[in-house]
Amino acid sequence: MKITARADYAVLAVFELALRFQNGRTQAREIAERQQIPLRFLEQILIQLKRGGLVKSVRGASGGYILARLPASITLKDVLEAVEGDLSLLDPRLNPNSTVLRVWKEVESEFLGKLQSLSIEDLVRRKIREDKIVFYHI
Amino acid sequence: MKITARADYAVLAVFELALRFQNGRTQAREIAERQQIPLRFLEQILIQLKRGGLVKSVRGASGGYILARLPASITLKDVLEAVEGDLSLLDPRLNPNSTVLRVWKEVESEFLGKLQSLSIEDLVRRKIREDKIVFYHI
DNA sequence: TGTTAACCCGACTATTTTGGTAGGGATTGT
DNA sequence: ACAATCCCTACCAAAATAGTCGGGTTAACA
Repeated sequence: MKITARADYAVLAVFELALRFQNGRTQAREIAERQQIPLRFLEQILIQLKRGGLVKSVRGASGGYILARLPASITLKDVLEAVEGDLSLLDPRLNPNSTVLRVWKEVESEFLGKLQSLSIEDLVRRKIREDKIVFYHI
Repeated sequence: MKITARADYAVLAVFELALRFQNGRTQAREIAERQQIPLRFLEQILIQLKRGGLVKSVRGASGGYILARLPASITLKDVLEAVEGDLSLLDPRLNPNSTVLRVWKEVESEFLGKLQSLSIEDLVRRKIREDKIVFYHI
């Protein structure tokens, strides 16, 4: 029941790409440095995000990545699904007890609903707000 | 992000004990048979539930287990905490990015809130309701 | 009081998942 | 051409998971 490093990194990467969405493409190396993610691992994750349709890439020298969709249209659920596949809480090999199964399904749908309600744009807005608060406090 | 077999079994065990709460103690063997849980594994889980204060045991021949508290006062969160320890979604080794961290915390508290809102008594009530529906359909 | 059926405890083990790394190929700007 | 970047497959060590095992402790009961 823990968020994996992979999932966390994926969110950080998409978040970073959203912050720099205006500036055009951003290179994996830069994301890795800014968010403290091992570069070779990040590359794997970016490929998954690309296959999931969240990110576009440009190859070759001065290549890089850019979001394939607007930050407002990308949810945490999208990002997690891209890197983790199926997000269902229950292992399908488990538990055919119908009462308990239904309850788990209910917990799951609540959880997925929450993930879907949070867009990357929300995160960017929060960051801007947090930065402002820091500014006022200086 | 999957529920472990251990956690699932723990819920099933407590659920089964709630169903038989009136009848006094129930033996591990019986729980194992009814809920299809490997007996020796279930024993480990019952010990954890006992240490978590959810279950009482009686040793010796014709011993067994019984809930230590009323089903209404035991939540899914209690059960999971007893067997999994800390339920926080985020690995503490991870991610010091404050914006993303805050969002994960929000998801986490939503999730834990849901788990806390569901009591074992709720499950029992649901089962009774489901059984009734089956009855009407016969 | 001896046997037996239960719970209790610590250690062990096989398998799967996680969190990367490595090598090298493909693509493109300069 | 060459250097930088992305892409793909394969590999690997460590950790977590899902049990198993041996044997000890406790209590009912004959």
